[in-house]
This record gives sequence, structure tokens and C-alpha cells, in this order.
Amino acid sequence: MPTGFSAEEMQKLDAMVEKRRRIKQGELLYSSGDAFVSLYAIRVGFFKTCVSSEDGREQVTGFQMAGEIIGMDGIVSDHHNCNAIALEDAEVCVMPFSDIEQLSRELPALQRNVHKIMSREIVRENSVMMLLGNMRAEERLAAFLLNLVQRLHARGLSQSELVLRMTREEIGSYLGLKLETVSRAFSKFSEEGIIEVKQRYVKILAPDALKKIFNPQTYY
Amino acid sequence: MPTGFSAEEMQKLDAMVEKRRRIKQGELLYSSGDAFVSLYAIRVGFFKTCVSSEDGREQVTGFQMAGEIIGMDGIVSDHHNCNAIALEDAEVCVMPFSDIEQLSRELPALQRNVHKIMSREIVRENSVMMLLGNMRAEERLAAFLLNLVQRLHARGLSQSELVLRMTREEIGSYLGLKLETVSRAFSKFSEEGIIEVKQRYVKILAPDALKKIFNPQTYY
DNA sequence: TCAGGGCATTGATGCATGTCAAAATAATGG
DNA sequence: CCATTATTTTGACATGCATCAATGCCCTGA
Repeated sequence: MPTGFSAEEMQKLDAMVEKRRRIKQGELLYSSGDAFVSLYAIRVGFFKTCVSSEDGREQVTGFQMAGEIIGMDGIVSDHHNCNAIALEDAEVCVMPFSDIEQLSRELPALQRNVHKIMSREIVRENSVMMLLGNMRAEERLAAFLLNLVQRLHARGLSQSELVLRMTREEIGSYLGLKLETVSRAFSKFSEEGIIEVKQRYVKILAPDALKKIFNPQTYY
Repeated sequence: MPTGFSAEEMQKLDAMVEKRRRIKQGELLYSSGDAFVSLYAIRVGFFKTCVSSEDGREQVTGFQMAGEIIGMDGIVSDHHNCNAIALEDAEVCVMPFSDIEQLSRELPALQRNVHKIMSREIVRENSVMMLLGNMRAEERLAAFLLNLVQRLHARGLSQSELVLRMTREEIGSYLGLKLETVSRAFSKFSEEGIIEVKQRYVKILAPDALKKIFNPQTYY
């Protein structure tokens, strides 16, 4: 959140984000079809968002962690368009979208922030499309791991160690792969000494090797 | 664009969209890395947007037609994040984003519109992820054709006939397929009497059959 | 401590789509 | 109008990932 607001402005901002909601692991923050009222700022915990087709196929569209905003899928039609599920016990700030809109008319910095958050999501999805459309299984997993540690590191966590919050099946759904393929790619990286894996625990031993897999041309 | 503005407001809106730009077929409206200044409302013509990885792989992220807005990828970093290429001679309204932001502080209806446009793009990309992650070649092509005619029909054009503005390779890039696979799927649909194809001209003979391919479960 | 269920790993096999190649058709420019 | 090039179609074959199946690991609760 940007800085440089007056005391009064800060007060309004605080008021907007005062409401909290706790979501237990496995529970839905919102689901497809729900009336859209608020955006949510994740305070603690980890979520996945997913869409499902009428014939039951499910696609994980993203994984969200503390500090990120979710719910923007609901704006266009006043109803949510995907499910948001907590992958661990979580807590969010409930930010009524009408409040956001009103306040961002008064505060250009907030307005700009809202626009950037939505644009960032558009750009993120563009790179997922690149991943799904052009990359092979190991490239996808390398990109996924690098993205995860980069985001965790930005939050002060290790850039080499992580504990996955999601199953192989959920990773596979996000990456357009079957869980067995994800598992095999993990094993392959492990055999090659690029990572150390033990179930959900992952340690990145050779980040450059991962980057090379993800983007073979840059290195040679 | 929403209605119900005063004369003065309409004047400001008109002023914002007064600047035009023509783009010839094959030319770039903007490219990755360009400073972000404006959004563009397509008045006439047809565009593709695409991202490319450092090793040269290209992913078409969308096809845009008259009445649609492009450029939102640039907001997050003040630089564009993809290339927008005219697939036929085109004309756009240049809408400086600072004007949009300023005016949307005064006009809640415009503000809401901007938010909806960005949210719509997020939701669209979600469904492309579903397509790329879960669907098979023929399902992808069926979904693509149905989406195209639906959008064309919303613009007053036929809901059964269309002339593709893009090559098989561009369709393939968007759908995560090779051009040969796209061509084969077209031929298959044609053999089955679902569509009539002659190069870029396509006539949908059995829309229900297409819908059934796209979403097998709904029909039985 | 042990039993049960969810999740992960690994192997064997099949298939959808990719790759390579050639021919057909349409678009473009002199 | 013809020559050249771009695009599309079609065929033969290769391959990466999916599928099916079995086993192993780990966490939970009694």
C-alpha cells in the first residue's frame, strides 16, 4: 500500500480494511456465482483460485499468499467467477469494493494502486498462458518453483527453501499437467541435484540450473 | 460506454477520446517495453496481442476486435508487457491513461467501467487457462470459434459466418497447438458437416455440435 | 502403538499431438 | 499475367505426457 497520506486519509483507509475474516484450511473464501461485494487482502495463509467447467474439469488459476489481493474476478459481472479456497488456515481483510471505489476517487494514489493490482493480474495470467501454451513439463515446474520462491523471498522468507502448501495434483492443475508428471519432474530435478525434495519440503540447490531449464536460451 | 452523463461530462469524455491513430496491417500498435501512456479503444480493425519469451517462443494472448479496449498490460509497470499487432488495417482511439484516471475520479460510472473492463480481461484469461490446461485440440478450436462468432454477433455480424483475420499458426499459438493440428481439426469439423471451411472463410453449419464438442457433459 | 486414509512415487503402456516433409492453394508484386 | 512467396492441407512417423496400476510414505486419531 502506498504511503504519503494525511491522518484523515489514513483513518479512512484503516476503516476500509478493518473487517477481518478467518478461513479454515479447505474452506471457501468465496465461490463461483457468489455475489461480488468485496476484495480481500490476504493477511495470513495461502489460497488457490480455480474455475471449473460444467463437465467437472477443474483448472487452478493461481496461488495467492499473504500480502496479495484476491476477488477481482467478481467485478465484471457482480458475481464471482471462480472459487477461492484456503490451503491453510488463513485470515483476510474484507475490503468492500464500493468503499474502494469511493475512496479511490478521493485518493489518486489508491486509485493508481487498484489499477496496478488488476494490471499485474492480467500480466501474470499472460505469462501463465505462455507457460501452458509453449513450455514442456520440466520448464513449467521450474518456472513455478522460481516464481514461488521469488514471492516468498519478497516477503522475507528464504529464497532457497520452501514448504509447498498445495498437493501435486493442484500444482499439476495449475501447470496443465497430471500429478504423476509433476511428481516425475520433481524426482528428475532431485536426481540431477538441482533440488532436494521430501514430500512438500523443497530446497533449491542450484537456482541457476532451474533458470536454465526455464529459459534455455539465456544460458549456454 | 455507459450513458447518463451531463453535457459537460460528455464533452470531457469526448475530449479524452478525440485522438485517433491508424495502424496498417502487420504494424505494431505498441510493443513490449514501450512506455505505457494510453489505453486504446479499437474503432475498426482486428488485433492480436502476444508475449514472447527470451528464447523466441511466442504466445498469442488474445485477439481483439472493434469495440474492445487494449493496453491494460502496461499499467502495472508503466511499460507495455506485450506486443499488439494489427491483423488488418485498423484505427484506434488513443485514451491517455492519466486522463482516464482523472476523469474517472469525477465520474463514478466511468470508474466502474474501467474496473469492469479490467476484470473482464482477468476472467477471459481464466477461461483461456482452462482451455490450455484441460482441453483437447478439437475442444479448443470449438471454444475458439464459438467465442469468435459470439463476439462478432454482438457487433451485429452473422452468428454463423466469419472470415478469420489470423493464420492457422496464430490460432495455434493462442490455443497452445501447432498449426498442423489446427488445420486437421478444421478439416475434421468440415468432414463431419459441422462447419464449412475454405481457407479463412468459415461457416458454422451445426452450432450445437460445436457446443457439444466444447462442453461434452451438458449434452448427451 | 497401530490402523486407515490421503498423498506421493514409480513403472509399463497408449495415445494425442508434435515433427518433418511434400504438395496444393491463395496472396503478392513486378 | 506470371513468378514468387506465404499459407494451408495432408501424410507418415516420433515423442512427451496421460493413463492405469501398484507400492510406499506420512499424518491423524483411536
